[in-house]
Amino acid sequence: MTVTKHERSDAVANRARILGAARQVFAQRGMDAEVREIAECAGVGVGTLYRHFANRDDLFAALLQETLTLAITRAREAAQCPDARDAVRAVVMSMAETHTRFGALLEAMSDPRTQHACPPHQDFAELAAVVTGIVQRGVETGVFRADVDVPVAVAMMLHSIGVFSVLAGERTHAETAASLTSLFLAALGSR
Amino acid sequence: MTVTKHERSDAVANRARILGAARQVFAQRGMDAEVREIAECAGVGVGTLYRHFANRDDLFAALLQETLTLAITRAREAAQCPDARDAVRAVVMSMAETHTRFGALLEAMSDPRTQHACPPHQDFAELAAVVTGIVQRGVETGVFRADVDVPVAVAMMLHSIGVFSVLAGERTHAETAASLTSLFLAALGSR
DNA sequence: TGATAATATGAACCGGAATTCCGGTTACGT
DNA sequence: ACGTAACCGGAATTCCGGTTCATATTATCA
Repeated sequence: MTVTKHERSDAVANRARILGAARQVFAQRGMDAEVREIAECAGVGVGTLYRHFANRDDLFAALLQETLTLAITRAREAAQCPDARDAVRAVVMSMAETHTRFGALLEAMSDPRTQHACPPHQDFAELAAVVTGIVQRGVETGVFRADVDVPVAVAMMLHSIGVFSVLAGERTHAETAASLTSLFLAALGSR
Repeated sequence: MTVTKHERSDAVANRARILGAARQVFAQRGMDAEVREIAECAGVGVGTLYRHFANRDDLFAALLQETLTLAITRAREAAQCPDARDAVRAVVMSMAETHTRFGALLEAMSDPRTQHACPPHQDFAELAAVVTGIVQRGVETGVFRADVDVPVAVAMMLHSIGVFSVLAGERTHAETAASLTSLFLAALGSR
């Protein structure tokens, strides 16, 4: 007997389509997108959605997790840059991309409810930690001003993700990212 | 006959208490505070609340309106400062204070639903316009770098209100505001 | 191809929060 | 003091969106 333990292929496909639809609908409607709409957008009944995810929050968390994990990875890569300025540039680019992928991120970050949902909260902290490391190193290296208030600077940088959605109509994320980068670098005292 | 058209004094008082309670509860529970709790906190039945405000959104809008109107006034005052740097300082202080008064502001600003509710949206735009004016003037005066991307800078500044809630546990708003101010000034190229 | 277990579907269900409604209360002019 | 229109309270109702579940469908394997 083939021990294939395989999930049925359609099930696998549906799971993927649901995740994709959820990402899209959450991006469009914000954190309180409706389950029905997600299912419909995925071309699937709600029941199917619930076969794959225990509940709405679970689905949201899966998405958030996935997004944050990627963002953290990117940030860690950025942190490799020998010059802290390059690291900052890379992080902002990555943030822009992340926001494109999953627009509800900012909302999730500032939402008190999410802030205590255990697994995502860990990741928020981790992301902040990585960015903090970058800025810190810049300060120690003398690349950034010695008197920047690191926690505030990091918080400011992470929050500015919101800028992308505000200016989304008028510019490409890449343009916005470029301007933001130079603002941050100036703020940090890099010349 | 006295044409006094006076509202009954208790009605006037209740309206005020409801607004006060709403401000308090929205600040504490965020945008999804419950109508019952607001009524209870005001020492009033829900029916009374609904006599004064058509619905929950209407109440929220009234509060938001009030808050934004004040913020705009403050920003206009700040704009009077001859030196754009002082104007920026004043605006950030005012933002901190506003956030203390009405913590749901940020949430409202980034919420796509609110973004199209007509009257508040006007005010968001107006606030942004005033701040834009300040930065613009700084650039023209040569106080700020000539190459700052003004819209992005303004968006960044307005969005950074969120920083206050993130760091609320660890610092006073005044401390955070001070750090933010120097970051902004540096970002804008003031030396 | 047929059997079967996994999967899909969506109408019905449920809980909780917003809103309504109407009998009781009260401020205010006379 | 009285009459009355405006106001208040909060139980009852409506509304809305997440979740369940009985039934229909289908991938997979022998």
